[in-house]
Amino acid sequence: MIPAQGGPDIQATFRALADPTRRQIAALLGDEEKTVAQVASQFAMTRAAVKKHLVVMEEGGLVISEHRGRETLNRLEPLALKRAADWLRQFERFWEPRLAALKDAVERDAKSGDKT
Amino acid sequence: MIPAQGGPDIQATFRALADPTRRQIAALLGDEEKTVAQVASQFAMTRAAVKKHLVVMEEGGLVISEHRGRETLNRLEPLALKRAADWLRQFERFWEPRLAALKDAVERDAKSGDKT
DNA sequence: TTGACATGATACCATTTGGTATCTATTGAA
DNA sequence: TTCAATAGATACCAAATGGTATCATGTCAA
Repeated sequence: MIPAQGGPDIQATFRALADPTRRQIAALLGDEEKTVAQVASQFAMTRAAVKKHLVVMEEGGLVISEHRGRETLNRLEPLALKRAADWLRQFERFWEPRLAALKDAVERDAKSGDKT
Repeated sequence: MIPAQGGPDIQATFRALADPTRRQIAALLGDEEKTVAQVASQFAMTRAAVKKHLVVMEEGGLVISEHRGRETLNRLEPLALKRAADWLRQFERFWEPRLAALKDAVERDAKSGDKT
C-alpha cells in the first residue's frame, strides 16, 4: 500500500519555522537525534524553553520525540520540511522567468564588459 | 554588474509566511497586482487589518507596494519566496533518501501484489 | 530502598500579534 | 473649489507567544 500522507497541516509547519531558535534546532537535529538537555546546551535559554520549542516543532511535524529509558531522543522529520518547500515551489513559475531574465542581463553585461 | 542580493533577512520572510491569511494574499497577488481594497474584499476582515498583513509581507520582502495616483498597487516579489525555498532545500539531503526508500518499498509492494 | 538525574507539566509574566475603530491626508473629478 | 474615494497612522484590545521558575514524575544505579 501507498502510505497515508496528510500529516500535520501546513499552518502548523510554517508556524514552527517562523522562529529562529526553532530553525536552528532543526539544523542541529539534522545530523543526529538529541535529548532536550543536549539541544538546550546550545542555547542561552532554559531547558523548559527549549522543550516548548520542541513541542511546537512536533505539532508542525518537524520533530519526532521518542522515549528511550530515562531520556527522550528528538529527531528531525524531514518530510515536513519538504512539504513546506513544496508549498513554496507553487510560486516557482513566478520567480523562474525573473531568474532567466537576470541571467540574460548578466550575459549581456559580460559581453559589453569585454568590449569596454 | 551582478545585482546585489541580500534583501530582507530570512527571519522576516518566514515570519511573514507563518500566517494563513498572508499565504493566501501571496497566492492572490501572484497573478496580478492589487490594491489594498481589492485584497481586503477577499477576506472577512477590515481593510486596516489587511494593510497590516501587507506591511508584514513587505518587511519579509514578499510584497512590493507602489503608489500610482490615488491608489497603491501591491505586487508579489517571488524572489523572497525562492529564498525561503532555498533555505528549506538545505534539508533535501535528509528527505531524499527517505523518498528513495519509500519508492523502493512501493515497487516491492506492487510486485508482491502481482503474485498474491 | 533511596537518591541523583533527566524529563514533563504548570503557573506566571512581558511582549508580540492579529484585529477593530477612528482619525488624518491625498487625489481625482464635478 | 469642493467633495467623495482611497489610502495611511494611531490608539486600543484580546489572545497568542517566548520565556522563567517551580514542582511532580519516572528511571538508573549504588
